[in-house]
Amino acid sequence: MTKTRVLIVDDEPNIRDLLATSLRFAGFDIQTAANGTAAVAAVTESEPDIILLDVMLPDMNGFSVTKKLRSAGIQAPILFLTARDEVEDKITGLTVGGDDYLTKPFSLDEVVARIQAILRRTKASDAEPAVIDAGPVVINQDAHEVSVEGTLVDLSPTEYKLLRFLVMNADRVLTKAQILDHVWEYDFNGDMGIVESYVSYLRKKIDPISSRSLIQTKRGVGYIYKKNN
Amino acid sequence: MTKTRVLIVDDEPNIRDLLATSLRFAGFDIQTAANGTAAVAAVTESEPDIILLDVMLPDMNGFSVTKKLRSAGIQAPILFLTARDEVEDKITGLTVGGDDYLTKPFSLDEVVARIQAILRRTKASDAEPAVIDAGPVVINQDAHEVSVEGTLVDLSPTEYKLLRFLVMNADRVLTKAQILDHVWEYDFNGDMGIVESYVSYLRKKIDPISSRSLIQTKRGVGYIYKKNN
DNA sequence: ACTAACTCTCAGGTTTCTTTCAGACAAAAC
DNA sequence: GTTTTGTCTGAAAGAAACCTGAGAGTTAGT
Repeated sequence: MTKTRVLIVDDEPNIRDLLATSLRFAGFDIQTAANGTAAVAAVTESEPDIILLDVMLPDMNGFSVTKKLRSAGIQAPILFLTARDEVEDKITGLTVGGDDYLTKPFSLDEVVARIQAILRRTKASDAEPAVIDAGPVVINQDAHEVSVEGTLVDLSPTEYKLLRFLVMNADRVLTKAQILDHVWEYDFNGDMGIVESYVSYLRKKIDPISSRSLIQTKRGVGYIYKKNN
Repeated sequence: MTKTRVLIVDDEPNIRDLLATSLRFAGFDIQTAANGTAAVAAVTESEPDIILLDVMLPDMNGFSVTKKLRSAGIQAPILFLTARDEVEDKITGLTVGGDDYLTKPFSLDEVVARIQAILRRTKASDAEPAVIDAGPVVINQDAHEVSVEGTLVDLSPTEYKLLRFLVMNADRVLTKAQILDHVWEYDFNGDMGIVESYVSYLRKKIDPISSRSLIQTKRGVGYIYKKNN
């Protein structure tokens, strides 16, 4: 099995680098382009399996790029990236055919999750499964449901993302900085106290169900979710 | 079982792409043609199982194309696509046999449903069943009837389409954007508030019948219909 | 032509979520 | 044993998401 190829198209170098680094680390084969023309050129060289496309590019908008790509025979699914205020009006018709969209600012973990979801829908083969089974905690990403030792727990969006991140990195300590960087939007401007708060919320919801403490504190380092005790 | 082959004939590239993308994703094998001549040429290459035919083409109208296709020995059923105002007089007489028609603008979910209905009538083999049985909700697509735990409920056209879309994607969260893109006509220009409204209407009709809440809100994500509780 | 049904928008009300902060608590260091 | 450092958690303000009723406009049916 070869790596999944991702083409990132965004004119802001910061975003491009952030995505490139993060996705490369997540195991993808990355290619980048700063504008529509470069994107069209890039796909002919090496066909990507999925495309991350900013809808506001300097030379042409996302739709023109999409059109050009499609007429060039590229059928790779597209994850559109849009600013929060240009949603609504510009989005209609985008979530067809496996495509999806994500509003900026996004969290890195969410980008990876969305890419996996799209791959799951479009090329069922080498994709992560929708259900993450990690000991007592089972996360069904299709239904957005979490169960602990069989019983469903109701989580807020952030709680859900945090737990998913912990569980996907089971048996590995994660620092608060890492958690902040992956679970919160990239422009988040607060301090790491919020991670403590959310870990506390999570524990209050999931610990009473389980017989042991699922999220452990590694003082001075961070937190860890342990599959087996 | 091999994929059902669909030939799409429409001169507007946008519509063609939209249909192609959507139907490809729905599992069909797609071929396209931009005019009558190309359509006639296309069917000889690879005989489609069904044809989507715009009745207003630049080179010839739907009658001529149909005639040419039929005299070329093509017996695939045709789903005619027509603008809302050119209906009635022009269509009558066209929809013989297993044929049917759909007015533009249509919703993507409706296109798929119509195709399935035609396949069901013509080549009973590899077609989706007419009755969707998803736990408490049962939808009979032939009769256009919906029952919840045995009792019939009376739904408006949009309510019906929305519920069908939710039920066909049971146990999977659907975003408001996805719902809008699939259930509403492709030229719909409003915001996602309308999805909220219709979910509210649906709930008011089906929740009192069932003992549990059938359409659940996944805050920050979308809605989900769950087969089993 | 009239009535009923349906679609869509909007705004007020409600619930839930996010974030911050301060004080309580716990562990390690000295 | 006391201090220091790091972590936990409850309270609260404000923001965001969602629900729903009312009404205007349209379409369909009688």
